[in-house]
This record gives sequence, structure tokens and C-alpha cells, in this order.
Amino acid sequence: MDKPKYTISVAAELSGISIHTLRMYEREGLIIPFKKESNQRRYSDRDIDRIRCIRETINEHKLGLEAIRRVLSLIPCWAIIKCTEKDRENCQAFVSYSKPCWVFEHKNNTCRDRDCRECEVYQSFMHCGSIKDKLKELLPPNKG
DNA sequence: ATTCTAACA
DNA sequence: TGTTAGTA
Repeated sequence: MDKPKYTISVAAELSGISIHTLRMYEREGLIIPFKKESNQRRYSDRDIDRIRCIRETINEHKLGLEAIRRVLSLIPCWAIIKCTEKDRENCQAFVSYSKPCWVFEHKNNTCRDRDCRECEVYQSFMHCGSIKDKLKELLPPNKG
């Protein structure tokens, strides 16, 4: 399910997104494809789902890539992975909300030995609506 | 033949 | 978003 299977041309065909736009998604930090030694991209089935989710969100809400990037930047990763105070001091994502946490270098904190592709934070946008579900877990049950 | 980055009529 | 240039 999450194995590097498709080249960018196949991924473009499966998702209905042009190759060029696929690379733009990546530049905006919306998707993290696998990379071969040759620097060539490889996409998994989960990546395809994620790309479809991004496209649907853009179409339905008339958003641009930058808007989506901002939304993803606001995902409270620190609460999701419960990192320590020390980790947060050394985390750019905790201070800045300009980019999704997974696009930053995680050199001096717990995310250093974490594969962002496998992280719940990154995957909270794997399916549309999953961000909402993730936030529900974090917030106290709402009575009413 | 395909993909990569970067740049632009 | 498309496309083209010059590589690998």
C-alpha cells in the first residue's frame, strides 16, 4: 500500500494531475514522494489517494496550493506526537507556521529519527476529513 | 523513451 | 498551468 510503485507519469495518469502540477504539490510540501538514488520520484497507492484528496479539496473549496499549505502548517504536530519541551525548543515547526512540519529539517529533536511519511501528522491529510478526526482526538469531548 | 530542474512567450 | 531547454 505504501510501497514505491509508480513513476511520475503513471501517478499523473492515475490521479488525473499533470506531471508539472504533481511536482508543484511537492514543492509546496503537500506530498512527499519516494526518491530513487537517481533522484527520480516514486509514488505509492497511498500517495495517489493523497493527491486525489488534495485535488478534490482545491476544486471544492476553490483554494490555491498556498492556502492548503497554510492549513497543513497549522496541524498541531506537537500535540499529536506529544514531543517534549526540549524538542519544541529545537523545532522550527513549533515556532513557525509557514510550512507543514514535515518540510523542515528535524535535526535536534525527536522527529530526527522519525519518517515523516509514516508519521500521523503527515498522514492526517491522507484522506479528506482525517484532519478533523485527528483534532477530535486531541480536543476534550464536546457536550452539547 | 523518461525524468529532472529551471525558466519563460 | 503549459512548455521548452539541456541533462542524466
